[in-house]
Amino acid sequence: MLKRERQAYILHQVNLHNKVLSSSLSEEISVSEDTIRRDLQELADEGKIIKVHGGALSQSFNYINYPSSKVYSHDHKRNIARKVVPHIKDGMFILTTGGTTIIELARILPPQLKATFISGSIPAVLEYLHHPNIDVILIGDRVSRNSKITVGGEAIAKIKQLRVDLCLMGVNAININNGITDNDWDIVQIKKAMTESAQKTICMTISEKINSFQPIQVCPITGIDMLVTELDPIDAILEPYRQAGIEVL
Amino acid sequence: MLKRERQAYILHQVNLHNKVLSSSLSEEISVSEDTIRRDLQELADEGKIIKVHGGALSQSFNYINYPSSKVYSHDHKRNIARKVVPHIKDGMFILTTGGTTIIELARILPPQLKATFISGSIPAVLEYLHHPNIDVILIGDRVSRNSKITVGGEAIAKIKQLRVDLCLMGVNAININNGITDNDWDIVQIKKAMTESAQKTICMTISEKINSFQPIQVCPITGIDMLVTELDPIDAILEPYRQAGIEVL
DNA sequence: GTTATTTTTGCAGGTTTTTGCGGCTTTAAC
DNA sequence: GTTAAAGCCGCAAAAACCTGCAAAAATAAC
Repeated sequence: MLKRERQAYILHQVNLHNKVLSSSLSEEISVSEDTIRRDLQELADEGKIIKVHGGALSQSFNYINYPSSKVYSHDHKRNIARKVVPHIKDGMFILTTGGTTIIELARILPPQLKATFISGSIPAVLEYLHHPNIDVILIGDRVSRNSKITVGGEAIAKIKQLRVDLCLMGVNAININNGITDNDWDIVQIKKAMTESAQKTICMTISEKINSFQPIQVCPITGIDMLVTELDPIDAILEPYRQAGIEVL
Repeated sequence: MLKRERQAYILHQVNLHNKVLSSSLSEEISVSEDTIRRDLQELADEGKIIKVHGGALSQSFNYINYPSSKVYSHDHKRNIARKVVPHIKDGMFILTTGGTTIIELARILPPQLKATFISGSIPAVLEYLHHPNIDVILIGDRVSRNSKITVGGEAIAKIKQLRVDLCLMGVNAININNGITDNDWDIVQIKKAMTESAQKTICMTISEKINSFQPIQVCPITGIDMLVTELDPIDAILEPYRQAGIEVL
């Protein structure tokens, strides 16, 4: 295979799948990974793709990439996401907030899952769109600049019209007395509406945030059904939450 | 075998297989590789094939994988965007569709502009968010996977509630008889609602799309107020549109 | 048919490109 | 932390390329 031919093939693959791995390309084309790396480097120099550790990403403007390395406690968050996946079943309607833990979950959803995800978070929605069998509903309203999530009365009204199976919530602070709390008025309103419109609410948080609090309450501790952290479920710090009747895992 | 004959054979092989190797050609025709190289070089100079290290590729192969028109019309699109900017004033409410021309416009908006942009296009919204003084409203509904734009009844209903100053529309096809046309049912419905909710509609399109048409109509030619292309406004191809009372620039 | 002229071809050399590999460092995953 | 994967650097072999040149072939002229 000619070099240019190979690079054209790679470019095609990148644009098709939004990402490629050096290892799998090397196997597909039967050349060494070094060669693939050099090709990716050249294509990246020409601005046609974005080179990352292990492969490359498409240059396309609508792909938001959160380099995993920059996400705080990335490993913990992926652990959390893995625990949540089994609770998402075919046919479900699911409301989700934004946040890096939710993004992590979106990335590891099994490809064959058929469900409807409803969210106001643009980064989350873009991740859901990568899954061919997932229907994605975007909740509209004013877009908050830093969190890239829609907030406001329209969004809340829309959420209140729903009655979904599950709410997946990324949590900023949680403790026994104050329940779930946050520090952004608009986002709290959205989260509040989401828990109220869902039959079941799963909270996802890294253990650092356990037993902390913020000024505005989303809901009391009784308002949630399941709490997922990266810790072992029998960890002592989680005991009070089990006592409060929350399923912990 | 004569030189002419040989080159004709090579050209045929290139067009048949999309690529040839100097080595295998040399063997097939029983001439030295140097001769093959010289032939390939000549054919390349005539623009009939593309010479690469080790052989040659067909022209069409190159077009498919490296759309040269991409960067070509990219400049056109930025030109168009530049012409539109002066028509966007402080305090305006503006509905926009998606599309690369719109993205280009979003990127060059002056930083001090204070306006409200309303759109269902996720890529466009992400661009608007980069501007600190622009309020961004996202129109919610089901997200179309390919175009990353929200479509459906909810979105249309929301747009119809609005009465904005300006609609900026990326156009897929336009001609005098059929007006603005497109090929995606859902997106046509959205565009239709947008023009109806705006006091003024500006259409943006590269000249390639002028005098073409698609199966579904967005609005007749009288439905738009301004047409912006990369061409000089006095270009003959635009004359009919001026005659129809559209401001052309 | 012969000769002169031009074109084409193959080859010898030296140069450049491409590729894979070993050793070592950096990055990411757990 | 530890461990595995990916990346980087330099090197060397193979392949492809280029240049100039002379033999061979085609063409033109007489």
